[in-house]
Amino acid sequence: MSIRVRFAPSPTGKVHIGNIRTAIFNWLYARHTGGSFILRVEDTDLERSTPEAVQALLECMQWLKLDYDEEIMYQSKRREAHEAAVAQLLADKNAYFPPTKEGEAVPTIFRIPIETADIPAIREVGTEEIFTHNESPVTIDLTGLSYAQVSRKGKPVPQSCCLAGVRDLKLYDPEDNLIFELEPELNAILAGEKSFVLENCARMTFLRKEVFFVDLIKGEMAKPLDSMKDLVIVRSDGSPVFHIANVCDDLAQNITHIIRGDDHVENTYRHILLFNALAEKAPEYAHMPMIVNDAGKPFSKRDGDAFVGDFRDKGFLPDALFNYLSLLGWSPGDDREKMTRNEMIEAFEITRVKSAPARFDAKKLLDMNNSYIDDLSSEEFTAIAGQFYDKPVDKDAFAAVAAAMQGRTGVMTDVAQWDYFFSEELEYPEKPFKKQFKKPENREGLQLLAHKFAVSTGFNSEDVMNCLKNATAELGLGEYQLFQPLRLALSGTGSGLDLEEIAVLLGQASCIRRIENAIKYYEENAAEQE
RNA sequence: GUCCCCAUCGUCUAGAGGCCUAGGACACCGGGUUUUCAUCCCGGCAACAGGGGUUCGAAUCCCCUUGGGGAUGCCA
Repeated sequence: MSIRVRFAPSPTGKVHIGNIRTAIFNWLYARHTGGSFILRVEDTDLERSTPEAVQALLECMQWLKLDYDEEIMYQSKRREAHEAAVAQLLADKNAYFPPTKEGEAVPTIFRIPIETADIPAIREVGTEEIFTHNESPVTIDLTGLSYAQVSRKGKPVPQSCCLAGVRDLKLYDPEDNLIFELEPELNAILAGEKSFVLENCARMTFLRKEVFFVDLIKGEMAKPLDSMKDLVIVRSDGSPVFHIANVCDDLAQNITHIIRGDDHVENTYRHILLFNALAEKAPEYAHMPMIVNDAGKPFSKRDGDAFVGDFRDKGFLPDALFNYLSLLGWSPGDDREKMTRNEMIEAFEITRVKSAPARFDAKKLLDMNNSYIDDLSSEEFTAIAGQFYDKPVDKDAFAAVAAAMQGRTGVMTDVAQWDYFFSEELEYPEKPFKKQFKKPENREGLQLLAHKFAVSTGFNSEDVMNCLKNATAELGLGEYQLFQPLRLALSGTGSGLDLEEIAVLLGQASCIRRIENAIKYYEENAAEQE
């Protein structure tokens, strides 16, 4: 049977990077194995799901080139199937209605299976003994058992669990007399005919069972049934909850492997039982480590940087983000980091995914983005740069600037600083500007330079450097003395391209004007403040 | 509280009992190239959380401690 995986987000807001990484891993797994990658929109939470969020999700996936197979399944349209599944569970006595007060609406509850002989995912562990707080009553009804453990300080600590978790339950009083046995009463309890409140119970024993599965990433996982509770699958307003909808749809779509975040492992123990009650067997599971923030804490809404759209807006390339995210919790096993899609697809092994949480490192992403930008063709780069520069400028001039600036662009938003190439209205940084222009010999040097520029015939980079050299030599200035003043005069910044590149890009006339403007500006403004 | 899981440089990671004097990348620091800025190149710093076992031999297997995360919803 061919492999089928799915990405099943809830469209309740912006798409988070942790979320999209789940999509990435599912996608890589599907493409690596030649299986299908299916998108299911879990929009059953009508309060919080919005069409805008669905749209944003689709855009993010498209931006990252995460193409999916088959039609999108919208969970909200599957209500009937979910209800049918619930009906089946009810008919099979795998679900029940809890006792409620008169007139109160009733939810439907899935019962953790009592009889487990036919369930391969459940195994017996052995007899367990728990000491209970004898001042807190033990209560037993069809919804389960509740009792109180004894804390280290002797205080009661309330606990509750499903009936399935405590087969062969026996209760003892402080004198160790048997005061209750579950088995003889079980059927009556399950039928809702009997319930018990037992006082003065000091100790209980039962047969412990556990659900287990082999996680593709984390290895064998197990959880005792006595730490589980029966779960609500239909709210009292009649709407099915996540658990049943999710399992039901995975079944309907023949999902073979469920790759999802670590925060779902607890659900998996329950979902496996749901699968078992509804069909023959559960799919394979793989739980990926969470992504945590700089401080090692889970990303919260406050870490504004964590939405996929923000990375796009901040000038990151989709391929760079994709590559970086794929490396969070996974590596190909050799020293490769920067990889093409195809290389990643080929190298991707789900079993190589780590199970410890990974910290998001913005600097490494930046480095990778820088490198991906360098690899763009200049046509591609110019096109993308154009999307980040919204002022109307000459196309050819823009392309020339882009070609020159590509190697120095770390994030696409850097292009916002290109204004000085296209406008002669510069804002000079106060301190360095004053420092450079205060010296009369610097201003004199620039003046001379402007003259030399004016008579330059070719105005290529060699000419520019010659003018600069001659001007400083004639005035007996230091070799580099005019570099910074000229840089400031031309660009209004102290860094950027090679000086002669800037000059050539700007052109002869503009360079001369800019020098004059700068000197004039100094004389009119900064000079007065001396 | 209880249950589940996790643990290698600051960060992402390599590591399947001897290939480990623990490798790579980012960050950081130093040097070189560049007549300016940035790139680039070279070099350096830097880790097996702690304690017990098992073994001829442990980063690797087991146990405990500590630290971290997740779950404990009529959210998904």
